[in-house]
Amino acid sequence: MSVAVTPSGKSPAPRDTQRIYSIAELAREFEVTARTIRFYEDEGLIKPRRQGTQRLYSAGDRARLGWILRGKRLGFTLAEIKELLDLYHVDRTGLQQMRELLRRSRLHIEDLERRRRDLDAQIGEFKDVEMHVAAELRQRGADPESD
Amino acid sequence: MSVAVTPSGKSPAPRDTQRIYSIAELAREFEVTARTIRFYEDEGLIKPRRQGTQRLYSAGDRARLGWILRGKRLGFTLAEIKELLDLYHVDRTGLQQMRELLRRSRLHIEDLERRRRDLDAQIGEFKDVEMHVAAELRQRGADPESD
DNA sequence: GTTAACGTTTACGTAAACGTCAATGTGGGT
DNA sequence: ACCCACATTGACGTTTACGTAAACGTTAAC
Repeated sequence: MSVAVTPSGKSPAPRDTQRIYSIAELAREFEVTARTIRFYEDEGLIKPRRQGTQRLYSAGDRARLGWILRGKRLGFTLAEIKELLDLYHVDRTGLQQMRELLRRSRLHIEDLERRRRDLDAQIGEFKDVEMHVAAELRQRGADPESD
Repeated sequence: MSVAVTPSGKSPAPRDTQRIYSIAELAREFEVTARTIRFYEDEGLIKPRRQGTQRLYSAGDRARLGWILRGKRLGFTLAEIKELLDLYHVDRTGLQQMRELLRRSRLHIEDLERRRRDLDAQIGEFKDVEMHVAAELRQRGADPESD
């Protein structure tokens, strides 16, 4: 997919575009195990090239992995992430496919915005807690910033 | 905990404060199964009163369940949610405890804000997709709003 | 008095997402 | 020639969060 291949949305910082990565490199960079990356491949989420039996990851593969992991952090299952990734790889030339893509994108956005409301609510609550506790500490003559 | 017992943060809408709920009522309201609610009890997340063998849920229990489920939607494990809930039930009078509460709250807020960045990034990406696809459809003389 | 709707406990089953061996291969340095 | 770090493919184990079924006890309706 092209989405998120470039974090900022443009100017992919053409440097390193040609680099290839070993599985261990990516594992270190993203703080996952090689087992995890292979597992994602088994599940059809990444398809690195092979040099004989060894896996070679392109910059695109690397970006894709990053995207997968961000999806995970957001609480999506691998199946959902795969669906979203696939959304861009299937034929996008047909009118029906484009409508479908549009529809799914909108649904996904709704989903994300629901999560955002939950998230903002929790952040608000805990900031409240922080404020009140800090105030109480000060009132007792203690410095909230000292451990 | 008092956090989120009142969704808006104040004026708990004192009505219904006395109501009690059956497990089936809560299950319907929150769209989970009774099994799920009992499971949360097994894990120590809720402790409803008992009338003989049956469970009676107070308004507080209900709010607590809502909070748990929101935590789940945010991707926290039950263990993490339990930790957060417990944070408020332990002794909060001592200085050390208050400092600890403050520290944990701040860590949690950082965590939540990290998630928010991920979330905003994804929302941005998908809004981009939406825009581009809609534009392309229009350019082809198709109405993006018709299914 | 029995059917229905609700409740209970106990216990085994399951899907997701890896972890953890085991057995084996491979390329590079000394 | 030997070691070391890194790679591979099974295959079985583990944790989390429930689902599902069995076997049973209330209460209200018909």
